Amino acid sequence: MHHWLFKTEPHAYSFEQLRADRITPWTGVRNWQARNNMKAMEVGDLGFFYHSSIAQPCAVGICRVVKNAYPDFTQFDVQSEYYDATSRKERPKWYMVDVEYVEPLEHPVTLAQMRAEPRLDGMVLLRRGRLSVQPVTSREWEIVLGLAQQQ
DNA sequence: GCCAACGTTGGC
DNA sequence: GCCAACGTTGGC
Repeated sequence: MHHWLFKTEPHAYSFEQLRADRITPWTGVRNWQARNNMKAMEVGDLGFFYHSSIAQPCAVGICRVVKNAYPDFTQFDVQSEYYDATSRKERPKWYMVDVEYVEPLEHPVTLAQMRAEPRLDGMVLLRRGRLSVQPVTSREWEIVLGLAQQQ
């Protein structure tokens, strides 16, 4: 099993919303690296749910991949802000997975906390901040879970 | 709201 | 295929 991190602006889609929806398709990813990360996901993989673009950016919860990568329907929807006129149905450019609500972290783990933790030095979140769907190593996963249990 | 980082686009 | 210009993300 692999671990991941899903970044979202809570104004656009929050962990609370996922709790209400239970499952959501992770639409709108328009970055090749993030897309490739989703293609590498397998059903059952767990991810951190991360809230960005707020005063205290932080990981707030855990979610689970419940459907392997499949074409993101919003790329074909002219009404959608994610519409991509260059993508064709026979050969879709953009993929998404379905993620399911699992549970909140005991305490949110802020970006500042993660930066302050030397063992997380190599974390993609700290190195390539802009990538919206990221791999997390098993070691990093455990360390962040540990931080979530502190205060 | 600013702006650094960095991904993408397009001219050559 | 390089790289300058441009656009976007996201922390602060």
